[in-house]
Amino acid sequence: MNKPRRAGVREVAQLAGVSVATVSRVLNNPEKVVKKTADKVLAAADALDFLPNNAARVLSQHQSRTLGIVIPTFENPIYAKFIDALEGALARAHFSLLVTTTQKGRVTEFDKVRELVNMGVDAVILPGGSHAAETLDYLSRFSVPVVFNSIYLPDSPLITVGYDNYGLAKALAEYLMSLGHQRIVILSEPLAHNDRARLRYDGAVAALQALESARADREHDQFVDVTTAGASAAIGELSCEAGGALDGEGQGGLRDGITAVMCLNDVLASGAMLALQRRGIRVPQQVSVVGFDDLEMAEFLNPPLTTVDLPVEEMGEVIARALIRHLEDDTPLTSRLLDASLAIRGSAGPAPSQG
Amino acid sequence: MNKPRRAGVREVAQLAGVSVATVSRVLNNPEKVVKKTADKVLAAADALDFLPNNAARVLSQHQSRTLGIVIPTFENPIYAKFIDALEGALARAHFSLLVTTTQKGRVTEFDKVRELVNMGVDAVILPGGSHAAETLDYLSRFSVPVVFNSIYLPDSPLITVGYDNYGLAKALAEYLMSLGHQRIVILSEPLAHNDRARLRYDGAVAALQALESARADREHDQFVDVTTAGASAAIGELSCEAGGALDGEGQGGLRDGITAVMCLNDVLASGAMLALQRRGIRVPQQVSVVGFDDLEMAEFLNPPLTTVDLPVEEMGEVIARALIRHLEDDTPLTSRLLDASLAIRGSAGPAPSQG
DNA sequence: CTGAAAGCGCTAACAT
DNA sequence: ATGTTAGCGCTTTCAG
Repeated sequence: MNKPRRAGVREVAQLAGVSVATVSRVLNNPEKVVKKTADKVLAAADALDFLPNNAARVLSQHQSRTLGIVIPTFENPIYAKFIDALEGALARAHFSLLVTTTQKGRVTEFDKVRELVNMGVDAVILPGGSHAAETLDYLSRFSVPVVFNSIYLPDSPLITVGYDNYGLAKALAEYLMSLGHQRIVILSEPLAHNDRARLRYDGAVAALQALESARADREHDQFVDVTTAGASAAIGELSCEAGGALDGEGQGGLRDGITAVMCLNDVLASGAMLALQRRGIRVPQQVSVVGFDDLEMAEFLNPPLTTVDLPVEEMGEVIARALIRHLEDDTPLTSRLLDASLAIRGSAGPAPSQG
Repeated sequence: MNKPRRAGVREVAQLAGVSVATVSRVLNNPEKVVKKTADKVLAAADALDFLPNNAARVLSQHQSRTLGIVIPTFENPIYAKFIDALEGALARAHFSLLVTTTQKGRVTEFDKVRELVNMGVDAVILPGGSHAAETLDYLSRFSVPVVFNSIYLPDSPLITVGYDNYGLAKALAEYLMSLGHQRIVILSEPLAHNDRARLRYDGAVAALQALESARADREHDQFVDVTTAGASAAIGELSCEAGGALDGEGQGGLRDGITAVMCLNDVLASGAMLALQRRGIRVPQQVSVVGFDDLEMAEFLNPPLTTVDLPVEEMGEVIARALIRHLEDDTPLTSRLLDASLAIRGSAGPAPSQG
């Protein structure tokens, strides 16, 4: 019982009666070999269950056709659509995507980037534009192309492909103000190390500045984990009777006459809405809620969530195409701003008339 | 300006004044080299920004330390926790995970598995136990170890690591019956090509058989996409006045006196609950709803969702460990049943007293 | 259009 | 404990 070694180009070549070079050609440049020869080779190849060894190919071609991305966690649906689109577009061009997570911060992004580079990825995709200097250094030291997604920084040397977080948040806040809301509180994930959150926050604050109560309201702003639990806790903080009775429809409400909760992403928004309702606070009659992202579930909430519809699929495709072209014919990478728009639904209504 | 070629073992060896073999040793078997030498090598390595070429290492070691998994889509949170745990456990052992999707079925699982094998993964992980024969053939033809997750098939030759979908669904249905429900309808994703759904369905039906109305109720069962939209449409089908007024609390209800909707996963359950409520149907007073999976949001719904708490993190770790040991010292792979239990919360209550 | 041969960068016997 | 050397399996000049 001899070990039935896996067939390689050599075996295929022998069976087909050609040289290994020819085998390699029919695999990579079919146009450079006459059809008849190619057919013989193909026949031999599958008679032998030939499977080209990827490592060997990568080693001699100096490119892995694999890109890498680092996200905080798979648990957040925010990244899902994007990665789905990215992986799809890449796969169509026979590129693979290595997706890694920082385990919600339990391991550093730098470690993950280093792993990716060690694995030999041809390029890296990173969410947002704020990253440890060592990460950026590492990438440039090994000249690995990087594009930063979900953000657009025209004046930065970084290649960014995304939307205008600042402007969209500002527009969303203005929409709330146009509805008559005067006391608006912001619910966001922590701002440190997350420039998208920071930009959204700043955009919202810029608009809200116009309000008399702006300064006071800012002190109520909540920064929590992007989970339903986080949103729920935040609403607890904002409620009149913290820890009080959760029943009794109609009574209660939010501290200091707050009439709108502006959530900087949809996970937070749905969690906030649910928490509000659990406390018997009616949305949008007593308190308006808006989100950001437009997750699939947004329009099925009761009431449907008013939010910002982000072009994440488009972003995935744009980034995939740009990177592929860059790797294949050195087309320079360029930053790109993608359009997004408000999705007005029912969770935000006119501010209740003042007491 | 000479091209500053990336340093390799050779350059490092030269700078450190040792042989390439020694360099390789300090990288892979540090214990086989005296500390002093190792230090010299390490110093040289980072003076030169040395980065071992992964492809070369894979080529000569005949193993990539990369596993692959194929899921339908990233958009379904069901897989998130599992993949997070899997990737985490793998990363700790310096293994990578290549995650690919079938784009919700737009590309076949077989194609994706083939891609993974072409990429040189050392093993593959596949959800469920029902797969195209060609997929299984392919994997065995190239002797790629596979473990099937989220399912446990003791009598199958396949290595499965998961929970008892049938038994848990049965228990859940029994719980509903114990609450006095007599008319229970099942909401599931399509059963074809998804044995987990099939098993859950069969388990539920087995328990429900005891009911007089069992046969009639089965005709109301709904099979839809695992999305909020799918659940919403299903509830539409089940409602008394399809297309009728959505307001007017208290009136209306589900067709034929149905008092409970048993959803075979939480995405469907939350969507169903939301849709029910939108129609003014009270949960659980008028209709009880239960789910399966225990997603993070489950306990924050109003009312909190009664569901089945699945050990997905444990599953990720168990599979990672088993596969790593198998690859490293040939420990045989074995199937394993993981415990799961009902998470009783508020979305299911006593059946309303009969008209 | 096809073949011969020289690597790609690392690891792993085998020697010393 | 360390060095020598022969591959790993494919791609790619360079000839013919």
